[in-house]
Amino acid sequence: MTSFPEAFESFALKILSPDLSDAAHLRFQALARQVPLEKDRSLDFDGNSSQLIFVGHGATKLVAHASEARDQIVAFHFGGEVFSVPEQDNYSYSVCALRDCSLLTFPADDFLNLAASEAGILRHLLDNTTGSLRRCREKTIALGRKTAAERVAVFLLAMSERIGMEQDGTVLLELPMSRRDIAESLGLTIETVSRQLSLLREAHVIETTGRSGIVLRDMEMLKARAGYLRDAA
Amino acid sequence: MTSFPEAFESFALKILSPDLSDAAHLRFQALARQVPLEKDRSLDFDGNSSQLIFVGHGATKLVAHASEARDQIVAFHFGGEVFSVPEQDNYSYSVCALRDCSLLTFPADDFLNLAASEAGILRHLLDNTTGSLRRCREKTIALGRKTAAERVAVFLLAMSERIGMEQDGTVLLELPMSRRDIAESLGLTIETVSRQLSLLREAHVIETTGRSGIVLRDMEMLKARAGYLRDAA
DNA sequence: GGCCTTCATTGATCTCGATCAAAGATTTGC
DNA sequence: GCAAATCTTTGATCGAGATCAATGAAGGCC
Repeated sequence: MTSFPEAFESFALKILSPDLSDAAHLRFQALARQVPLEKDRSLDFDGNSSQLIFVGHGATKLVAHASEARDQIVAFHFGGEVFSVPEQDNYSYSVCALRDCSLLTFPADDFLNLAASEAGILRHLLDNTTGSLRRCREKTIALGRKTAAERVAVFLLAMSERIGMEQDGTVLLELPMSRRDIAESLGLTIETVSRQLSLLREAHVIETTGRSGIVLRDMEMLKARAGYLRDAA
Repeated sequence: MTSFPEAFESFALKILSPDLSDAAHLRFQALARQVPLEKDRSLDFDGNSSQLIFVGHGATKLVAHASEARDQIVAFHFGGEVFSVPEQDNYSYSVCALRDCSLLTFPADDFLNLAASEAGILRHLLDNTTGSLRRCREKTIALGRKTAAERVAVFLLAMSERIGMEQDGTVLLELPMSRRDIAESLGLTIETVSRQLSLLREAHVIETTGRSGIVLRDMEMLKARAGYLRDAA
């Protein structure tokens, strides 16, 4: 278990400006709450204030609750990432741990007030938010226009970028999320996800080991199945 | 037609800090390109640099092009709004005018460099981006987990918030986008959108006048059909 | 190490929205 | 004001993925 100062330092390194005064540094530290979140536990934000979350280590899902047990996973976040949880509007949101996590949480409005004249910090937050927006838009495209097969391929490619370990031409994935999580992220059912993975396995594009291990054997084929633009990078 | 200085001033009022020096103001102005875009014309950004767009007046759609004539509308933007067009990654993006528009465009990286030490400007951009992210997440939920009927209801409610005109209990909408645009935004077909609007008409929830006019007669019923959380605001 | 719970896979059937097709309405241009 | 083009609506059929159901594989716990 990481100590609070240690956790805060790794956050500061990522978001705060290096030339921030010690006093200001302490004011930010006073806003932070350390939240150890063990696997499958979730943080609900019923209150109406937006939160800023830093994932020290672990992996999380950001879940939106629509009516009657219909959940949509809005985003996954891994160690070292910062993201914001919207305040409750038409949906309520919660952050759930895919593995044991150590999180820091900040009330977003207080944090922004404190950063009001810190251009460097705002710039970091802006870059983070722009990145989240980019990923969210790509998800929108997948959910709006892609087939189940394409969505699963897109998911595997995105995970390979974020948590894949390259090994002589193949990429090893150790997925922290279940089939249900994948399905809830892609707007599909667990059965459809499972069938698509089976098809990829039969086509020798991937191999699976146990529940969480996936080896991406043929990245070119996987990209070809993702429904991307022909001439994309 | 708006003059360039006039268009830039209305942008400055929204995004630049009021206490910005004249010199800095001019440097931002030098980055701006005024683009008059008539209805149905689009701006393609084949180049790989992200752009910042200000909609002076008019209405636009931000379109992502997936493979082979499958387009997904990522967002609509109306007069006075600022948004960013991502650089081309797995998809290419374009901005298309729903009505005659007057736009200002800025290369995002140059703009951010110029704003590097302007906390006020960065804060405005951050708020804008956070708003875009919130809307994009709501769209994700709709595309991932909602039925056609719910998506259309959500669309009408969102439009009523953004461009609706209230009139004794009912809301008048003058939609600048076609059924095709609505369909491409909701991940549906024009036929399905049309059928859902017909159902709402038969249920006396809405009335339609011509192609673009819609009167929301029963907001409560519409909200009930949107698949929101029971106790949402 | 073996039972037991949970998760993943596979199969059969059903359904919502897509697709195909045609008729009706609205706008545009002359 | 009429004709042409375009957009919208409505109807009939089809299909991808959901749902229902059952079997099979992993991992947890005593």
